[in-house]
Amino acid sequence: MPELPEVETIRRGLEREAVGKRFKSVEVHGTRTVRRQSKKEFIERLTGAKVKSVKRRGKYLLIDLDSSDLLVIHLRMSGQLRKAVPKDPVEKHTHVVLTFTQGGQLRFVDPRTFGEMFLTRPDVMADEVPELAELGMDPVIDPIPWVKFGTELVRRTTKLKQLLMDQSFIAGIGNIYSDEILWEAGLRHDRTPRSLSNMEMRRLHRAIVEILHEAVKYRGSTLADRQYVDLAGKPGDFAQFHQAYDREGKPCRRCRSVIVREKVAGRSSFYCPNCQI
DNA sequence: ACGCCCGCCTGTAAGC
DNA sequence: TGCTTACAGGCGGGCG
Repeated sequence: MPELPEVETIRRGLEREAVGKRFKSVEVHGTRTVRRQSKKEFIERLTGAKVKSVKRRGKYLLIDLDSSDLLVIHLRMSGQLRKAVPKDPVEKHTHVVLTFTQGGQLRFVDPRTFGEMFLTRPDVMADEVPELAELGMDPVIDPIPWVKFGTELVRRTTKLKQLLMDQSFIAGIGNIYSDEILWEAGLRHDRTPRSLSNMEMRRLHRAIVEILHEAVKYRGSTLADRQYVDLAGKPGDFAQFHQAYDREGKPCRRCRSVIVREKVAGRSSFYCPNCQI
């Protein structure tokens, strides 16, 4: 579910809701969400720790604690973080409940249980979590320099859609935003980086930056299934601006051709067969 | 080394 | 209506 814009929206919410607060108690249900370490260790290490800051790399949330631990959260397909108070009814699929000494709670709700939470430390992170250490550039954290983008791009051999979703290239792009970026850039999903003209490379660079920033501005994309909502349970507003994703059979807003849907590497992909070249 | 497909799960919607 | 099947925003592992 959540890609960079949705995770960034949650990060900003956590910055307001959690920084400076201390975990009074930690509840873990089931065996799926906390799976890299024992529940016992997770609960013991997290209880009593205070949140110093909330960061993000790609789709990972990184919560810095005063215990020098890092609480890492990845929502995968269906994970949600929800703000609550103890008397709120416990929603189905609530796997972790964090209660602050100040009274409020954070709840991790995840029907498909692909999401996870674990503790690591900055000094051992590269060993314990190699996928985190290998994340690529994140255009919302730091501007991607054009020259670096260009040299990195032509070094790759993967087709554009796959490449955009490769977290070691640009961190945070998934199926929705790869389609939106390619539409914006006017490029077909199966183009190879080396086939791009200089102008096309610049259009791709600009589309990555623009689409992700616009989507953050509108607090992410919530589709009909409402799987993504923010901390307060509020949907994002960016789906109304989608030009390609989930628009099969509808007219392209640039050239009026019909948007098509195609399986690309096992994923549904949407594009305009006329103006994406 | 790389690309592709599966599996991990549950919920929902489409298809028969 | 009810049963079955396909599919869903991610990602790692195993395969050829």
